[in-house]
Amino acid sequence: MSKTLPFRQAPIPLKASCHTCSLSKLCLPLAVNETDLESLEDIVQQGRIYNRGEHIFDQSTSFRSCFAVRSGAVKTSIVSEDGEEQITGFFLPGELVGLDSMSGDFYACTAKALERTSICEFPVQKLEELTSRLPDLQHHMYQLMSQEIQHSHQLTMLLSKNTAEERIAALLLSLSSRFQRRRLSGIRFSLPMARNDIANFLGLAVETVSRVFTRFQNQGLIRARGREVELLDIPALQGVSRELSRQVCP
Amino acid sequence: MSKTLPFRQAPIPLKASCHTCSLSKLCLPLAVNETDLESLEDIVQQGRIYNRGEHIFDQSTSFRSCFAVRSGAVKTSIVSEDGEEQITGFFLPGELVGLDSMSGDFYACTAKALERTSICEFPVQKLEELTSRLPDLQHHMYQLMSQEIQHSHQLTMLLSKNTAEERIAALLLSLSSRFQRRRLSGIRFSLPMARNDIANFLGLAVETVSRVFTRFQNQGLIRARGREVELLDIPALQGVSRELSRQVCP
DNA sequence: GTTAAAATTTGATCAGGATCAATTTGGACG
DNA sequence: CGTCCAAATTGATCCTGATCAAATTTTAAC
Repeated sequence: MSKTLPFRQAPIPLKASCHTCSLSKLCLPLAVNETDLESLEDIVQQGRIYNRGEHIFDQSTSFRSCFAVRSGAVKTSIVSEDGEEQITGFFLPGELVGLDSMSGDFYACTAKALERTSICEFPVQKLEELTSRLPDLQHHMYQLMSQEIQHSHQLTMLLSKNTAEERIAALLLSLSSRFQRRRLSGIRFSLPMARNDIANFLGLAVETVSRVFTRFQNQGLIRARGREVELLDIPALQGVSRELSRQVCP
Repeated sequence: MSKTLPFRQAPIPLKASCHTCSLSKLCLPLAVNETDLESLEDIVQQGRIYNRGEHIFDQSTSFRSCFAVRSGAVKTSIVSEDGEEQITGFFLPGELVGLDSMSGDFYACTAKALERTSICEFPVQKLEELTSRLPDLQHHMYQLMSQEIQHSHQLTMLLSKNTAEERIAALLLSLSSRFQRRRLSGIRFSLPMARNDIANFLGLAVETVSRVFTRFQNQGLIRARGREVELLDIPALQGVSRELSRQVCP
């Protein structure tokens, strides 16, 4: 495949360095002090790089680990008996994927890279041992899972009570604030997902998403060209979304 | 208030007895062995009885405990900025309320008794200390929270992809199997919640719920009189709901 | 660069369920 | 037992967003 490389690619380093990771204030390390960070590093494995569209795991993969996004973006989805897919979340760097799978022997969802993505792997067995030893880390895990429940409930309300415009405004604002927390622009950014994914996640048809985007554009709320988006009038968008003080997904 | 009682009501016993509780195979005790059960009993408090409509906590209550339903039923709901309510779950005996609140200083939702209900209280601080000591209990907590995330995702899919009939069939089947697991009839039972609650939970109008109930009745799928329901043709209901191998809420 | 396939946009029509309105039923309580 | 209020049902109409269809743009592959 790679004719230019005379040797096999170097084996992936087993140990990731949370110390030097710029996400340590967002990711799991935020819950452990300097001395315990090494214990966490001992169990983390630097995962490989996934290209756009590659599966990280699916519902037939036996559950072994949770994954932190290091760079890129991930979507998770579940599939119903009749084959319909429902996207359950979009995950940005520093966010933990797989918390919904900590019961049962297989992953409860499918995780797919939305763009070129690198991840860190936390084997749950070791993670559970570690959280037993480190109460702060255990507490943080409870918090993370609790937040994921909350966000899912927010999404439920969004789907249950809000119009197409409100849903899309809420998603744009959620992405905006999450990018901002990562020291990226919350005004101008590149959507990690396709229109189709947005539609699926928000319980809409693609056509509706497309129409709302153009409507927002005509109203001067956003400027969108493909996946590139610029939020021109955030207060107005907040007015449209009416609620969702917290974000709509992790 | 209670003129007939010569003395104040006896103080509520601080310690609940999981040993003698018929729900111990459903509730938290299922995760601990005989010897550790006492540690769990040490932290559990027998809560008081709530009448229909009484609040157990709301979003302005500072978070202190999770609650297990002992008898009766509980609904949880969140309220958006503009005052709209969204019911996020119905909880039956043996189920744990408050897992969504384990981050932040206040409860993330409001919990209200749907009928005369008794509960057991687990102060989270003590619970976290205990789960640190008992890996099996910690593991079980992760499982419970993970399941709650899964169920919420299932609900998301239901709201996003399914018709009114499918949603209602799914809810009836979920209740049925949950009653059955509690050794109650899964065929004939009393709905703990009003039509309004069903509508709110499933993202429908009350009128729609009512119409679907009568339609199901005319098709011979169910017999319903007020809150009393009899499932006459479960396979047909499963056909209607098409999916939801797992239940739609805890 | 050229071509094929996928994603996005735009238009026209249709339907499921919301909304508005009016009864009817049922339950709590004096 | 009758009264009153909330819950549930039923009917008629309307609207948001789905669906079907087609054009256009973007992306990927060669």
